[in-house]
Amino acid sequence: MRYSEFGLTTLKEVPAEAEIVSHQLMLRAGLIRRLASGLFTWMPLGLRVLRKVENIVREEMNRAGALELLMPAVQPAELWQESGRWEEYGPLLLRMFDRSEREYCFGPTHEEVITDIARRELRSYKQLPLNFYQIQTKFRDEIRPRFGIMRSREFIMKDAYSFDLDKDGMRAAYDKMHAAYSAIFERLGLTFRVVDADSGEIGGSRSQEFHVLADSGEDAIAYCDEDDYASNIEMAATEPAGGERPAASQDLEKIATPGAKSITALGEMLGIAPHQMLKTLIVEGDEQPVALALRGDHELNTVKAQKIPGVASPLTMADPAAIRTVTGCEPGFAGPIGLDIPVYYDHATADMADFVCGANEIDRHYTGTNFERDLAVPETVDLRNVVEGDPTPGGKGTLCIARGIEVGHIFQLGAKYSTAFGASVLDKDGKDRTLEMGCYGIGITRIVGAAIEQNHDDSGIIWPEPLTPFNVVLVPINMHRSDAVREAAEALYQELEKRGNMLKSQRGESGKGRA
RNA sequence: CGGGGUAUAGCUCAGCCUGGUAGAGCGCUACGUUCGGGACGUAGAGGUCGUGAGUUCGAAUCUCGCUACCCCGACCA
Repeated sequence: MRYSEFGLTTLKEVPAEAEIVSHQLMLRAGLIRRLASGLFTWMPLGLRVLRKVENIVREEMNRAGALELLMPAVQPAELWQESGRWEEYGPLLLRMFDRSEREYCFGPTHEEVITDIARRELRSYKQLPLNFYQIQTKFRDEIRPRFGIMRSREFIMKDAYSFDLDKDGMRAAYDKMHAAYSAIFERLGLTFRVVDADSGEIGGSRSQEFHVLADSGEDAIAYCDEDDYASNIEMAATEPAGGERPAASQDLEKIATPGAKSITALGEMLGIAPHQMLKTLIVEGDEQPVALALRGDHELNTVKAQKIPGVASPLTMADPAAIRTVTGCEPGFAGPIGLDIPVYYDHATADMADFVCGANEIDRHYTGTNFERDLAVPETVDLRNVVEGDPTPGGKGTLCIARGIEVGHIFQLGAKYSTAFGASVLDKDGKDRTLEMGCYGIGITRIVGAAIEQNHDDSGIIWPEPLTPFNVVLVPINMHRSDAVREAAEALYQELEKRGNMLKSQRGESGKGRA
């Protein structure tokens, strides 16, 4: 390809719309152009990279024995009603009507369609195991698209779905995908980590995410190099504190703390550290509000909190009116003493002594609070996000926290969809068996962004070799006044062109250097 | 959806407060110079100032509505 024939436009200045480097560089290098919020055109240069990612993914999926097919992007509403997700998925699902008023959605994922295929096509255990995949455009009407290609509304995903006769088969299929995914990210030349994850909306039991490590990542992951532990911070468990609780040394005292509604404000006013305070959060519950108590320096983990019986899911902070009813005072001064609703204490609160907490009275806190004497000894639960230095669940190491970009997610689904759709086969004994499924996604478009986040410097993108749009850039110097240079460059160009993947810049003509 | 912000040339922005002439740099076009480390000169093209109303003799500028985009929160490959 000659530069002069490639129609590349680049930008010197950083477009105002771009926040993170990958987005900025993709716009500047002319890889993508924005059409509307969360919608992008892949320009020729960018598409070359995208196709390379796609091909590597395709090759490894094929190698793992998966079968490529292509499902429609537009799906009838009935299928989604059958799985119950027409309601569940909410506004994320882009819905539309055809000319005869039949309702459809633009597929955000394809469990429904593939399970429909499975129930129609699969009759016998002899057809199993099977793993179908596609590389296709999805649409999710994200609440807030951002970071360019990283969280766009339309994007390309590789999604695979495995079908097995039993749980063991499903686990084997899952392990195979785990291995294939690792091979893919290794071939792509990316630094990544596999972490335990919450299976969320899609459902099922076990699930793991593949994260490309990058400071701009939207997810926090906790890992430990000493014992192989790695988990999304949403899921990383903390254990009950092992230590003894120190004896009370101070008296319980109610003090004036005017306007100190936050841990930081209170800390400054009293000159004490956040870990000596107890924060009490009031959240909505199924029947009545519920209080969650954490050490002041710890952060509430919403995924963990909403799994507690009686806590409303999705987790919602109680509104000021509800807080007033429950505590009898303005938000900011809630505390467990005298509180007449269920209180759940985080594990880490168990060995706190002489701590500060709200007094359920405006502008008042207690100091010198102690369990046993002032409060019942708490039954503790896991409520908080892990922090750097926490012990791993095995107890052998300590946790590090890193940021990651989720580029892959694998799930053991079980029979959630096959049951809903009646997808079953006959086994050896002629008995009807509901299929065990797994599903496996890779964000193809997101990988391009993630690769740039991880590989760039001040002068631009440094592609991992397998992703380069061009492998060789030929820059003839002074070609316009040396026939020898022209001929040699031309010969070299012809030779390289045969092998593909090269860009020739005619310097006298274009004046451009870096491609 | 709640909170905050922005909208003027292809890109980055100034002009708006204090109404009257549409600006800069980069990019683009032409010509010339330069050509071993991201060039330079000269000339030029390019804008219904997001959109609709209002105020005014007169609106990019003041007022109101609408739309789009961006940032902070819930969601996810």
